[in-house]
Amino acid sequence: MSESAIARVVVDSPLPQLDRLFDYSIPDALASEVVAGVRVKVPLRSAGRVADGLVVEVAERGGFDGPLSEIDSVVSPIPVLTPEVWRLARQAADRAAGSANDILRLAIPGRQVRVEKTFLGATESEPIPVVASPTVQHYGETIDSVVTDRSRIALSAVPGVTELRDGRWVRTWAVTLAQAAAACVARGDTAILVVPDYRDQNQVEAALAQYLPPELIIRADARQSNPDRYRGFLRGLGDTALAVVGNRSTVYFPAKRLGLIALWDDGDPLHAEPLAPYVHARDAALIRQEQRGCALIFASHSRSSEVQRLVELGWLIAVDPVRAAHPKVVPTAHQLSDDPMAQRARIPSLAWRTAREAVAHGPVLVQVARPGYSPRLACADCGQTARCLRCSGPLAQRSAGSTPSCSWCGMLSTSWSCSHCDGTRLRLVGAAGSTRTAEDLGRAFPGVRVIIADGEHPIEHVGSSPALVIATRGAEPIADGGYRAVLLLDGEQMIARESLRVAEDCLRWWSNAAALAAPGAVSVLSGVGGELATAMATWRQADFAARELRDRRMLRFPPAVRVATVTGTLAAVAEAIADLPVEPSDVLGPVDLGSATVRSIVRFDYSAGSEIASALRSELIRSASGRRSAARGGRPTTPALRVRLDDLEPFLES
DNA sequence: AGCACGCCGACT
DNA sequence: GTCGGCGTGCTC
Repeated sequence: MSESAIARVVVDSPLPQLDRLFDYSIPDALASEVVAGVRVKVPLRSAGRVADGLVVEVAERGGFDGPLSEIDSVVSPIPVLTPEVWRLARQAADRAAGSANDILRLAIPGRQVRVEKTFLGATESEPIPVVASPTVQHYGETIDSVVTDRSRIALSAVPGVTELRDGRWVRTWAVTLAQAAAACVARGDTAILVVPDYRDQNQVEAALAQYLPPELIIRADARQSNPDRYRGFLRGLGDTALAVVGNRSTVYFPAKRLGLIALWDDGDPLHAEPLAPYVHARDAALIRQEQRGCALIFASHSRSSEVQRLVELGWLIAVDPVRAAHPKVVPTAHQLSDDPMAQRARIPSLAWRTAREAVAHGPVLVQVARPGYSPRLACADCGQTARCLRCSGPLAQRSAGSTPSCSWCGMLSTSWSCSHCDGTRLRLVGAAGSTRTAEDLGRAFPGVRVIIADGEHPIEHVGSSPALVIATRGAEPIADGGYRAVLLLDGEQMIARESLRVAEDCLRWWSNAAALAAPGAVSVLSGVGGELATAMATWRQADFAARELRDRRMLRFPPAVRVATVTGTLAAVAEAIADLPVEPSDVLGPVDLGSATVRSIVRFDYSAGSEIASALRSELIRSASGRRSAARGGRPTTPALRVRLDDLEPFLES
């Protein structure tokens, strides 16, 4: 250790102008403790103030010529920031015009002293279990070679459910990903499996347990306690190859030797990180794959337009199951049944017949668009949405005959009058929610068990006995052996939303539900025609994705182009856009958002991405550090300029 | 964010 | 002549 060695530190601060490395000298007393990756405290601008930081590297000299301050102290001897994760955080942040710090907050859980103590205490080398490599089924030799060759693929998942050795049923894709992960671990490399939510996670974990001992399976998600999360994180810093399964931030999990990143259903909005700088798990995975050179699998039933773009570029190879057995999906017009009971439940005749025949033999899944009883209450006289008299929130009814209450503040609306026309009578508008559909179907099928699965009543499994399972989209339980029929009831209503992604989302919701059907069982898609219906009936979602992407290219909508939203005062936004170095494809706006704020949308090609991102970033830093605010004495209002890349929100609005 | 440095109006 | 206003800029 040379006495001139310095530590390069990333300081924990939300300020964009501090988002770079600071050089510190290392006092002799700390020479052996200051190593790359450890948490430190460092003085920042006038001693006395100390900031938390992470040592990115220890070097002979840095890029700073001035006098250096000394590292104040080492917080913990554990190197929690690996060089690989640092590079990933830096590049992900740069791509999104954000701070590496914000990524590191997602990547590194908060410190837990007790957990660290036990971790450091248990240093005796645990015997590493020998793992046999399973073959990945359904895809020939392809996926096994994906893991060995470290290729990048878009995988069409095998529809259906599979029984595990312990008698539990999971979606077949969970077994596929578990097999790929186990094959990776057997080669001595860590596999990271990223899934949208805890229910997917449970399935993948159950499937993994068939191939790996429990000590090699790490769960990483926001629902577990901080100590549990930190314990799992610290295990990732070790030498043992693991299978790690978790939500979007798991893509940043540390791994000595990373062999595979697999991401299930990248179109699910849960993969979009809601915290700045809003880096989507798909993009983080792509960056990490490129840096690390590991295998990469995007698996789904319904291909996203983003993945389709990468397939067309040749960046991802499309891989399909060897035998193309797919669910039988029958689109049907929304023609109501002649049966009065079916009419009451607003069920089309084909769906009605299908359900009646199938429910004699086992569970039938009914997918509806919304939870609850009724989506909307309106004034019976003027038709305006009925609103709460206290807070103007929309009124909703929980069950038949119950008093309407406000969906925002919960106030019961006992004596309501319309604010538009003074009417006092309410009426139900729109399609029924899960509760009301359940009531109607319960009456129509007397003696059949009715199960509701939605956000309020989460259910992961149902058995194989006859039942009507009413589920909101995305909340469908798994039926042992698969459903005997699937009714996709509210297609019309789901498509009716005005949004860039409706078609893609609908195809995803329906495909994921139809994939729960038993072999040979029929799925009825009601009220939907055209290309979406064709895509479902032929189970060729990739074709639809290609068409969708073609349309986006014509409209110059993402993901055909990249976008950035620039928000702030008119002057700041105008300046930021005027200073862009390359001519962006075009600029939309500015539009007035009220309270002296405007927003412009910049559209540009992927090739201009890094240049645009860094230009907007330096503009942001200039705006944040320079003139603090145009107005009087530093009021803590919104900053003069905000920048967000790949912000789809303006395109999603209805 | 904090906090120092810096260049114009009232003060012993 | 200096004390201090807070606009401007930096933080290794």
